[in-house]
Amino acid sequence: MIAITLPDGSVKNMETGVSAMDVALSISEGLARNVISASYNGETVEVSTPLTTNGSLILYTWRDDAGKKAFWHSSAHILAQALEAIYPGVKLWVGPAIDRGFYYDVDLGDQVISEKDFKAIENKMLEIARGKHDFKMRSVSKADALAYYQGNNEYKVELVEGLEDGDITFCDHDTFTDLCRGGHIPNTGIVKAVKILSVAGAYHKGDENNKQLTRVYGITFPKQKELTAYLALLEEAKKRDHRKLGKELGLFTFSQKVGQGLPLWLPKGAALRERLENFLKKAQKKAGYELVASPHIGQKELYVTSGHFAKYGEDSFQTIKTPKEDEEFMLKPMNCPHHCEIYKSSPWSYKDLPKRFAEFGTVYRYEQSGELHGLTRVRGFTQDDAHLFCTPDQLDEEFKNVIDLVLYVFGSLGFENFTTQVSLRDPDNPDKYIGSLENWEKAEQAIVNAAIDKNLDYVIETGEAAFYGPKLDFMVNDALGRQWQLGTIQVDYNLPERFELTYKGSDNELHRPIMIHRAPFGSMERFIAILLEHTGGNFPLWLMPEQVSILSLSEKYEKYSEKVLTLLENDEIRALVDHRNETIGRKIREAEMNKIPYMLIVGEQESKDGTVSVRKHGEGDLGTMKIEEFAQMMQEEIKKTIKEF
RNA sequence: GCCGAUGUAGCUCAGCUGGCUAGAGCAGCUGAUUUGUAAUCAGCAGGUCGUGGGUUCGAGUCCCUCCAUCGGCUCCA
Repeated sequence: MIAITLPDGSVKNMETGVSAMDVALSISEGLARNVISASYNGETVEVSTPLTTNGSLILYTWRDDAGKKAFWHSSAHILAQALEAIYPGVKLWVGPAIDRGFYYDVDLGDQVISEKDFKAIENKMLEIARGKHDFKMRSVSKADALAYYQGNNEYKVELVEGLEDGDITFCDHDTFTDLCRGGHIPNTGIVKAVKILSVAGAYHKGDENNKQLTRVYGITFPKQKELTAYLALLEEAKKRDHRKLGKELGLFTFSQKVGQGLPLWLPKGAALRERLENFLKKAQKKAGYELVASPHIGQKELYVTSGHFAKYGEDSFQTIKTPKEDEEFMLKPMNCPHHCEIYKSSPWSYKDLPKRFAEFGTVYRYEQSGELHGLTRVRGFTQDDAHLFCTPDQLDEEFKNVIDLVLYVFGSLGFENFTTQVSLRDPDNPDKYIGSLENWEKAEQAIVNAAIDKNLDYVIETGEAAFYGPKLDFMVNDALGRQWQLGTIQVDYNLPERFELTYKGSDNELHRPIMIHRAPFGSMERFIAILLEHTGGNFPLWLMPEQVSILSLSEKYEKYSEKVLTLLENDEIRALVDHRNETIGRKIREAEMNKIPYMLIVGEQESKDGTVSVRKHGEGDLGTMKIEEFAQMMQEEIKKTIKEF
């Protein structure tokens, strides 16, 4: 039962079967129009009501996704009104709600918005909000809608022209009118806190050949307190930025002189990479992969054959011409063609398949400068690549086995909040892809089947496939909620065709193998970046470059410290001794800042008893224990975080 | 590549509307101190203010070019 308080103070009780804070209940339109708040067991719940035309409508709390959407979409209208007031002649395009907030795309003509103008926009928006103007939907004929925008806003004219007469609605509030599908809160007054976050250029209709509009990002809340909390959250997220952590922890760096998008791995970062590589190599070995290796360049012809040159020639580092002979090479932008040639080095029988060739292959791609982003988007990176060549009969099982491997990798590294995405071809854009429709359908079906079979909670994205085949992508968010593709598994009927790969079947005829491309990490660079943001630098114990720091109380205990170190090393625990002439307080502080999981303090008492005083990162003093006891504790913790594949 | 912003010591930052030899903390080095759970004390050293050009009697500060970084857009084999 939910009690809804109406503006006149009367209370209406509503049935509901769901929990209060996230409740979405259907009530009649007449009531919903007047609802401004609801209470449950005496607790007030903020509500927002999307206006629909079909009579029954949903009442959302502020905490529902749909409620937020209505709230933020309405806020976009307020933003648009504010922009119209401040920037005369501004032309509106669209202003949707997004996951966190909203934006409005506008054509400002010659005017520009810069950060110092944000305050004025916020103030104007708050002024409009305080007016408590109702959002009112009305139907408009196509002719009237066109007449309204004709001559003053070609963008809206374009929108209206794409709509059916009878489907067109306008939304009014205060003096502002916008072409709008609906989904609003009752009035502007519910918006109490406003923040303009940023401005950016955005191509009209997402096409880089079109004019670039100005996109104004903002966020609003029904309470100032929630805005303050959100901004604090953003600040917290910035502390987990992998670029910041990478610098602080001494993992990697960039040099203007080496070039943009070309990361340099420092000793600790390189150690981290090595551990990750070894971890995957071990699992791959069990899964029947064989390691191969290929050079960093290849003849241009190789990539022409694969089709990559036609598709990505412009996005590759340009061909390298030899000084004497007339040859052209390219920096390797992907490993697949090399692995196809490795496959071709020998004839295969169906009894030999599947062949699984794996390589940590470093590739180079000429990403546009504006696309580079820390370690998540670089110009030189190492893929944990492998290509599986199998018979049609083997495809389903092989694909599912790869899913298991990816899930194992993600599980061992503590990634739980990932989403899986089935990336299919865009049927409206056939020129983007190579190969026959028949093979595409087979490939897409194989992926969907495997996803269903493995009980993956997947979303389908059309148009996200690679040009040679569909993909199953494993997506993970960074600290700021931006989504990145990490693991990927792809089914490919096309490269085997282009490279004329064959195997001899039981019928003594030559057949075409099917190729699976896969990379559980995706790339070492991006994976480590996202792992940093997820863990804040506190990696699982097994992965930590330095697991233990032995802090001697003074130089007198140097010998004992070395003994502790040796004992730990015998147990394959990675430790370092800090016997600098510094106070113990400082040594602890530095170890804490370096996120070393365990600190062992050794002084007079410990050296006498053969013990160590254990301090855990972020938790503090755990007391004194025997060295062996500590080593065993470490082994157990490591076992807990990493399982055998 | 496009739109907008930023670039001062190894790191984090100060330097107002252009004005004398550019500041601080941390890190570093030297010395003292030999330490009990998140910074011992003192001294020293460290910057052609991202690059190149321009305006000016005078530029870290104003203008332009380029480079790099950040937030988006586009792209992502």
